[in-house]
Amino acid sequence: MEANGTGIDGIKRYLMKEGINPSYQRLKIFEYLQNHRVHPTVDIIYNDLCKHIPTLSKTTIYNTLNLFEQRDIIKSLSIEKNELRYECDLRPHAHFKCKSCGNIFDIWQEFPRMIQQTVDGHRVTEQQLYLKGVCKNCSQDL
Amino acid sequence: MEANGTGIDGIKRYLMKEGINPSYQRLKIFEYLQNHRVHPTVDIIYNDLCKHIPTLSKTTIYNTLNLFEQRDIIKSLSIEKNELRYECDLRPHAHFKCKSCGNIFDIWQEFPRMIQQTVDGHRVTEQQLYLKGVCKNCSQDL
DNA sequence: GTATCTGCAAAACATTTGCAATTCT
DNA sequence: AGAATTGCAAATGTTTTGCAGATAC
Repeated sequence: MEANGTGIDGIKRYLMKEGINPSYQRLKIFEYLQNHRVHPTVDIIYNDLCKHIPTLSKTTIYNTLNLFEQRDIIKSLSIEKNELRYECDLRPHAHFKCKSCGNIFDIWQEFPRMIQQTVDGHRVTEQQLYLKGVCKNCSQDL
Repeated sequence: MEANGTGIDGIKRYLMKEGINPSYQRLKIFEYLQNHRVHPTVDIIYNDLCKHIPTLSKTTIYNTLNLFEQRDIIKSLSIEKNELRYECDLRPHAHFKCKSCGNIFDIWQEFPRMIQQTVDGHRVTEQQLYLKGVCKNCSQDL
């Protein structure tokens, strides 16, 4: 299930349906993820949002993202060492990270469907496919 | 290419062939990775190795693993947030992390071959497939 | 008025860096 | 001796925790 409806009101309904109290900060953080599909870090979210919410703290962003992830309305990516990135698109897809410009792209084609319910006898519930290389923009710059 | 030959001498030849000065610490760290295929963290390697090499420091382990990775004789895994794990098996395979016991298993079957040279126009040079769930040992304990 | 939420400051970790001491040849 | 390596201490960067004040119903 994903957030739908228009703007803040749709997000508010979505959070309430998921049992999450829709505080101002939580609404704005979720809205930010909806409008910025570049898989931002906490730092990026903070630096952008605190322009409009001067009292915002990073602690609140950490708390909120952890809450959202526990409630399965966002996902975190550990595609790069030592930094977490976030997205609110829950549909299964892969990610490509350009080693030149650092951008992360969603990859919808060729994503292998959940291999099996079980692999080697282990029950699989999540999968992440991370691709790395040089993106098309950086390739033509060379 | 992988390390072969017997024990320390094989590793020494391998490092030298790769242009890496085979110091005692480097030999022992590579040997540790060869003998402990559980994808250990720096901390695990340190705690085990410093029993036999009391003067060993974590800095040396970080330096050495970074050197090995730059020279492409080991790989790092960021399957879990905020911690890197290491392995010396360079053959393409996937990884399964059990959310119950925390163990990481190599998955050799069903690993999708490098999808394409390019995806969405981006040139792919690396891929990692991370699976998560409950391993067979933990499943039967329930 | 009571629960919850926020945000500051400090703590907790993982990793990197600067540099002096050590080792190897 | 000279070059490379090691390891201590300090710095860096990210995330978590404790708690007091603010907010919401």
